[in-house]
Amino acid sequence: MAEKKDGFFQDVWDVAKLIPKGRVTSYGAIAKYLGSPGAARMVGWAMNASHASEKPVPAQRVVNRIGMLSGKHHFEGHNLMQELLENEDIKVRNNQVVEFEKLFWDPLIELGLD
DNA sequence: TTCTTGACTCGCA
DNA sequence: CTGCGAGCCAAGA
Repeated sequence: MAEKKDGFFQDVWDVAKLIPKGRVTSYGAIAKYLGSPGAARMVGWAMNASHASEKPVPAQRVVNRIGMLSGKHHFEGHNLMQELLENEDIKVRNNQVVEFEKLFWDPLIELGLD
């Protein structure tokens, strides 16, 4: 799965789309799942290119390792990302996901051990 | 083909 | 504990 080979981006998008509603994950987790734990930045880069994906990518569910909305500034509005998360019952406080550890969705576990 | 960039992460001062 | 620097991989020019 997620072995499109068409590009690292496609894999990232595919994983991002698998993130359940009301859950969040980190760039590093996705990168690691793809086999490149050091490509966390690449994941963010993929999110930037997520608009190229045919299907909508829940980039708002992807945050940094501490659950902070590091990429909120890249959304249409400077506050859109937070609104999208709150729309999924995800509490956001100070640009940071509340109870991030509890809402954390690790593809390595959720998908890897599936 | 080489250099630059980037929504990250870890380590050290 | 906070702040700064280097490392990391992949894609675009």
